Amino acid sequence: MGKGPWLDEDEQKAWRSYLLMHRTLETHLERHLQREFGMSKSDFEILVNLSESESGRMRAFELGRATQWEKSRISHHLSRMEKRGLIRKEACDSRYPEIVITEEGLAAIKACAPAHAARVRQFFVDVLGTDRMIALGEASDEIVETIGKHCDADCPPEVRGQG
Amino acid sequence: MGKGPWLDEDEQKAWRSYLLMHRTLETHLERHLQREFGMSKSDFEILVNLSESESGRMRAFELGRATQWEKSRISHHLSRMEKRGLIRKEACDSRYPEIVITEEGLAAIKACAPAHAARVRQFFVDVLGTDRMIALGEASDEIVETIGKHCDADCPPEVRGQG
DNA sequence: CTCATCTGGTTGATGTGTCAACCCAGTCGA
DNA sequence: TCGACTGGGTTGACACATCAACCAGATGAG
Repeated sequence: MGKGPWLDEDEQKAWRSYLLMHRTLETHLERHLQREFGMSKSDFEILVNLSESESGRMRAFELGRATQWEKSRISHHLSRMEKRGLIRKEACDSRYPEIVITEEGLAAIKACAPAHAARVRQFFVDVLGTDRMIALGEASDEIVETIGKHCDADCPPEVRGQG
Repeated sequence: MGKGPWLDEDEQKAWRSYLLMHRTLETHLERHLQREFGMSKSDFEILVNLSESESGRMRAFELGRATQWEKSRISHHLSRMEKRGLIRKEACDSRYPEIVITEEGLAAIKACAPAHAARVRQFFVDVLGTDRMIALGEASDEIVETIGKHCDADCPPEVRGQG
């Protein structure tokens, strides 16, 4: 109907395979995290970052940098997580609060991380094998870098940042 | 703090590079689609599928199969798109309605598809080059197939489908 | 000092995705 | 013929993401 395709055949095929793969993998990981541990991918991401820090406490904007979320998303999500007892906001420098992982939050991530890692191994690491996996990592870095360069050069500043 | 990491160093590095790449690329493509053409990724996906069909008309469940969305998401989104005039629901077999792309919808996708394809070329096709691109496509297919097999074998049926 | 600007963060409105429940027309078995 | 089941589809409630507007200190120029 619309006369496409706008990519040629090889490009189309690789691109769509890639998109389908990402969607499938993401959906699968997310569903299991949700079903087995009642945790969303977003919760997981925040808790991973907090639990990897020395002290289990970070400023919200550090979490923003780490996750690449925009600040309002961080703020909203941290509020929800606080309500669920996974984190706590502590006023320390009498200004911006620090985000602290709670006992409950730490327990939650320790409970689900091994199963999650196992799935990543099963469907990503093991299927690709070491060489292809490393190659994909490098290719990914190149893409990120290219987009970064492009934005430095071309984009109006609001497009660049994450909010 | 939490004693991670749960993946070893190489695995961790490749996996995180991959995740960052996908998020960066997706965000970038989506933002430009939104800013330049006022179209969301979801709208785009539906319109691409409709515009590629012979007649510009499909049943909702076909769109579901094509996009891998669950049926309620399809239903909700089609309602919104109808309200915006991009598609129309037509009763034909006196039962399930057919989804038809409107003039406006067709114009919209024709307007934005070339720019979108150009971006995919710029940040995916060109950065990878032909060989790596094809390799990634094949690797993607393997991952999808592996997840598919795993689910056939292991998962309770509700985990499998998309609704 | 004062005013403008920046940064980190919050808020509310709105659009979107997900889940569970439901509807309805076939279909199939008894 | 009747009742259970199935498949395509809708709905409502809720969780989540995004955007724009806003607030409060800090910084810096006049």
